[in-house]
Amino acid sequence: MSAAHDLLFRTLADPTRRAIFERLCREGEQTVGALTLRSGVSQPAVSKHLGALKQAGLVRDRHEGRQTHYSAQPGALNPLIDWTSQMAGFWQNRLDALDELLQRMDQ
Amino acid sequence: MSAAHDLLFRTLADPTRRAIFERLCREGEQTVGALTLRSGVSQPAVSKHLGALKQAGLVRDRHEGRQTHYSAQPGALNPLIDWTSQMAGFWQNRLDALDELLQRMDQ
DNA sequence: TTAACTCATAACCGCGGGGTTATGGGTAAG
DNA sequence: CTTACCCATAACCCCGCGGTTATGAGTTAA
Repeated sequence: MSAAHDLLFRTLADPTRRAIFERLCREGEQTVGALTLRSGVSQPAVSKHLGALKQAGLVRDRHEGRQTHYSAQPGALNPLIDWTSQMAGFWQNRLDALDELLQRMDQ
Repeated sequence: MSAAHDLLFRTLADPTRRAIFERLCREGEQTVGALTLRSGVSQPAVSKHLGALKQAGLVRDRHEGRQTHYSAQPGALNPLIDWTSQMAGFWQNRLDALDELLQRMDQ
């Protein structure tokens, strides 16, 4: 089954949520407040997105006093990379098979 | 902006639709009827999914008589591959910077 | 202790989208 | 010509989900 892919794709499908993940990848660890500032949505919305990202294994949270720091966990993208390269691989295999077939016909 | 990524992620987020795309990648060109058989949903649903995949550039359609053949266009996955490797790259850069910092502190 | 700040959760709302059935256009078959 | 088949579109339904405001738990500051 592709249950792992499913969660990853669905989590990254939302633009706001993906933008938050991008910021964490580009700029490193951020507090909820900092993420909320340039997110364009309310703080509860950001918290919910962070919860979804965490459930998908894309981010980690670290509690420090009264603020929570989130950081990206890009290793979680590996299933995505595997899936895409696998799809591209199937495609390439069929191209190779076609090449071979054509070469046999030439002989 | 990440408008291209957005369409790709949203299109691949649905399990049924992604399964159709996977079948086209694995088994090559298929008619709508053939795809409908093992899809678990009705024929109109499959047609709508194929329309979405086509709009995202993930599939091509070829009309032959009264049936339509669809085939995967895996080159459309390149933006996805680029995005994921870019995210992983940011992460790696920060790790490298941390390494460098630690080595300077050792001196 | 009281007050202020940060974040998470609850409760609610509106809309987008994936599902269905019904229908029609286009093509092959009788 | 009539019938049967394949697919796309229309019209509709419903549920999930991303957004909001309101509130509370936990922590620092006065």
